[in-house]
Amino acid sequence: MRYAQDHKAQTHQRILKEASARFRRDGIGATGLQPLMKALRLTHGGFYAHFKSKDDLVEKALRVAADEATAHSEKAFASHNALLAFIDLYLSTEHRNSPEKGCPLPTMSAELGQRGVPSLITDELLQGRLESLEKALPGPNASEESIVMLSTLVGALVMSRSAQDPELSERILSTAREWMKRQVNEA
Amino acid sequence: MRYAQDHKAQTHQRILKEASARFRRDGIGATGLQPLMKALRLTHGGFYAHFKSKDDLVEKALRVAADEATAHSEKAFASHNALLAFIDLYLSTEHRNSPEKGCPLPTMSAELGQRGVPSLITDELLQGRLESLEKALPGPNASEESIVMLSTLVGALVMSRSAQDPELSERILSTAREWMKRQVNEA
DNA sequence: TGTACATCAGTGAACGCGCGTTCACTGATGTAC
DNA sequence: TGTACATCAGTGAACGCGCGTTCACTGATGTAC
Repeated sequence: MRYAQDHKAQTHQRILKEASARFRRDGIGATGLQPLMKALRLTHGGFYAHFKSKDDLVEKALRVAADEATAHSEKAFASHNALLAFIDLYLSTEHRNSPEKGCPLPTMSAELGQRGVPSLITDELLQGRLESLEKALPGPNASEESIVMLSTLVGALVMSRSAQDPELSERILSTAREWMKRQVNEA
Repeated sequence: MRYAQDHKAQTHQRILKEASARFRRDGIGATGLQPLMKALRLTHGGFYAHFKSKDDLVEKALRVAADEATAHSEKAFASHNALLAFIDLYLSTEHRNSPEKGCPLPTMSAELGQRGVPSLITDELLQGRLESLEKALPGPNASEESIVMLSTLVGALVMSRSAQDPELSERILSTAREWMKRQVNEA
């Protein structure tokens, strides 16, 4: 063979990784396959040797994004006070400034709701996020609290990212962050 | 003149109204000017007699959407317990099912953050929403509480809309709704 | 009163562009004889 | 050992399509004389 045995598999992974970053940063609709392949120094025609269609890529890239974000937050969940660390991570300026490395929910869920897209994956994503939060929550209302907490996290990040004025953006981020941490501490 | 004196102004308003609905329902990028004009029984060429560009329309339509949504929620704010009524309205199944008539934040803020769009309008929208919530909040922490509340409202609606499973969607909506109302009642 | 002209909201063909997708192909490699 | 052939990841031109935008135009009306 012309290439190493795992060459194609590696290219497959490179496409997935780049796509999962671009989808989160620019949105699904605004991400073109041609620029995507070009960024990997490949031609666009080869794309279809790896994926059935763009929708196929969306579904698989979303899974990669979810895994990546989960792995990233696992460190926070492993720390002494899991919840506080996770809130700090989720509502950090780094997370706000680097959507391409972060949670896919704030960037993509509006678009996923609008398109007819893959269906299954969106709920998996939501459920996965809710479950990991639920595990970190003490008390009998963990299931409800995880929904409320995730809502606040996602909403604050979305608004903070859409704000143009840096002061407003920062205020949304830090107010939500400190408020949530206070709630956790008081419980 | 061929048309009534206010004919052009009326057409202008019709375009704005239809656009503000479509932007909220389908997103900005996915809304084409040609289908938009066609829906109003106009040809697309005439669009540029009314607006400088699509971005110009986005900015103006967003203002319309914001005003519309504000007017809609004013009824809730005028009632006996303003906050409870507003929470019920915002996290109602009607609001979830009819994004084209609702708050532009959940549908459009991710996209507005991603595009380079109009800039000014996004912050106006955010500030406006925060202020009306702030006025309805009692106590000395109204400013912070309005940010946290709006985050939760927006996040819950976004997630509830993206969920494919109706049961999951309903659970997110009602859990956030009841939780927030309980918080308000306890305060 | 009747004709010539100006106005102007809306028309619809055309522009260049990037999109997702298809497909005949290239060319370096491993295998067969 | 040397030649003929099969494999197959990636190439790049081409497809039809819808996008935002431009522009010469139409045709019903109001105005001027």
